[in-house]
Amino acid sequence: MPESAVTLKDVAARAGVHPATASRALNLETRLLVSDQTASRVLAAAAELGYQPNTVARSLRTRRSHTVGVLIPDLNNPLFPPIVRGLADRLESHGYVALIGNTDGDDVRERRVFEQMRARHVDGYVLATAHLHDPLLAEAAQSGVPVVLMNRIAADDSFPSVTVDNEAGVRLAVGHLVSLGHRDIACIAGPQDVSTGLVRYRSFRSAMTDSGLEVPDGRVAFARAFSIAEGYRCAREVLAAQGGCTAIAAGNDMLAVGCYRALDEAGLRCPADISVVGFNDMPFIDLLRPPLTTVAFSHFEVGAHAADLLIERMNGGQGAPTVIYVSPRLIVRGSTGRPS
Amino acid sequence: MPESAVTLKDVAARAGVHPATASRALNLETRLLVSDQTASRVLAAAAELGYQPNTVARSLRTRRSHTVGVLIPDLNNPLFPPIVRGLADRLESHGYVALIGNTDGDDVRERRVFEQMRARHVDGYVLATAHLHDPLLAEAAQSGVPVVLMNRIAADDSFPSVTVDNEAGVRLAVGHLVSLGHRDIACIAGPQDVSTGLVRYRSFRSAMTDSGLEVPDGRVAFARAFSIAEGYRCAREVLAAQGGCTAIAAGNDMLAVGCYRALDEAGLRCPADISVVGFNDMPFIDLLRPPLTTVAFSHFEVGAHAADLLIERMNGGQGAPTVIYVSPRLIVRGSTGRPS
DNA sequence: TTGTAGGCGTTATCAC
DNA sequence: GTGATAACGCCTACAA
Repeated sequence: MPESAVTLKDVAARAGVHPATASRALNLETRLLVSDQTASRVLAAAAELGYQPNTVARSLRTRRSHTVGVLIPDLNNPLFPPIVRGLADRLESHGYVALIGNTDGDDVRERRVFEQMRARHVDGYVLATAHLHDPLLAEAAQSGVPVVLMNRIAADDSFPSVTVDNEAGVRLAVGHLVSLGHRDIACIAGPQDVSTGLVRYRSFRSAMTDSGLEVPDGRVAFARAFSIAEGYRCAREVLAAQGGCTAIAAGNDMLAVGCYRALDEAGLRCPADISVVGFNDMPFIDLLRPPLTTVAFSHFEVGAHAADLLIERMNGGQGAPTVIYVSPRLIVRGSTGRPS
Repeated sequence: MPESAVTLKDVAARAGVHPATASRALNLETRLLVSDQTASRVLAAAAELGYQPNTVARSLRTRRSHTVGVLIPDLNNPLFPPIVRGLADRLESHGYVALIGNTDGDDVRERRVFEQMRARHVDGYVLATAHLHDPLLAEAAQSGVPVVLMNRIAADDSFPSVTVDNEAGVRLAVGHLVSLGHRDIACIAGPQDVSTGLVRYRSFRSAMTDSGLEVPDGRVAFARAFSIAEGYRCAREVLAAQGGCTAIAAGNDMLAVGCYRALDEAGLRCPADISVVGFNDMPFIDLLRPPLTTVAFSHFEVGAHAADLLIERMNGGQGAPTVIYVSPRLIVRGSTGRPS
């Protein structure tokens, strides 16, 4: 019984009406144009035949694919799966499906994936890859297709975006270290060409200033990527600097993990000798030894909010771009303690 | 310059040919039906206008969406991101795009996602969720759409499938423990209604037998899910049993992580008191303390092979279903040692 | 309230 | 080798 062949015409025939009438009865927005009696007859016929509207034909006609393009750096980064789930689940409940594209931080690949999605006529984009000044942003904006940024914001807030409140998060982290008695706090900053890296670094400086603490030269190292390897490299750099430190605030959890390795190698114990605090509360980060103290936020919510913003735009919403800041909270685990 | 409006008709007009001819020139398989001269004229026109074929219209006409439905339990399970990447990358290079659906192990949700994908006219399915006797399998087979199983096999090998060689993997794990001198080895088996759980458990028993070792009652616990919580519960069960054990072979890494917690609570050290070996070599599992000894395989390859098998079927390949076994290897880390 | 007709952009099947 | 025509399945003015 090849029910894949059941078409609107079949339903109409069975209900004894014209295909156009069947179409109206089947679509919620046009159902009121049809008498209740025939509507229910059509619905019954559709159910009996197991009718499934052909989304391809519908897309061609309505010019809406009910498809969304999602660009992320790498699904293997543990931060993204929960975000993507929040996004996809929310989109799904509104009849959309997400096409996930990995860019690996490669501009060429990013461009290719983007074009491919355009060819598939996605109704909107969610970009989690955007650098602060990404040429793709202008192009996306010009294409007339709605765009939402996720886990990133543009330099000028010109796009609807969802991100954790990085400044508040860093304040929590630094505040925690200060309250434990730390005064010599180092920072391993993420890449400065993405908003998370830049904002967290700036927030670190201002949080330190507000606490009346100095940040002498050599107390900050800049990672070229949010990776374990870079965290390791930067931690060594910071540890080797003049003056020393009693705590490290890392730009994210991956960098913090790199710190662990550097501390191990240097024969320093955490938190007895040096405290470490991360950012993101990645899945499974609590299984490390010591379990990482870090700034947490709901990854799922970031994705879900991004979906909401995009859906609003795809439904024709105009107005000024909304920027949603998800609230962070500090999770104190075993990697932070009083300075010795 | 709304290049989104560039259609085949425009290209044809600019090249001074009929749309049908332009279509032939643009498609590789029909290009030879057209004179070289006009072909190049059409190609030039297309390039100048920035023509992008409308995939939706093409799908409607050709009845091929170049879209693949992928069902997995949960993207948050760290095993899946690398597998999905292998799959998606390979599919992408053949012009296909993957729709990822999470089922959360829920049959109702699984069914819904499956239907949704059918409505979108996917050209094939990759199922990583299939229970040993999943009604969905029969239905999928009957629908005439190619299906490939991933990280699972069906009870009767009736579907093309890709999985790690579980039996070989378990042999490596047990062999390693035996060679260290362990004789009292417990097993925390995964769910017995999925092939990984069942095959690994059976392989454990036969590997023990082949080594001349007994598996007395109470030495095996059955997890109801591949989760940390279930690993914890089962580990407590096994530790409480008569006779005790000096090593635990876990059905996968998640269960092994649960063991860690149970050992911690019981005041037992790993590996000094009890060795633990896992399966899968999940990302970041090497960061645990102690780093987990486990059976590894290329997750990426599993996904890539699944893509290959599916592409072959989607291209009309018939023949008997191929079952690909990816080779495992043992990674010895810090969680295994000689019995005390 | 329902039927009619046309077209979304593409490709397949005819003719020429 | 190329052009004309129809059709994939659906939706939506417009007419009745």
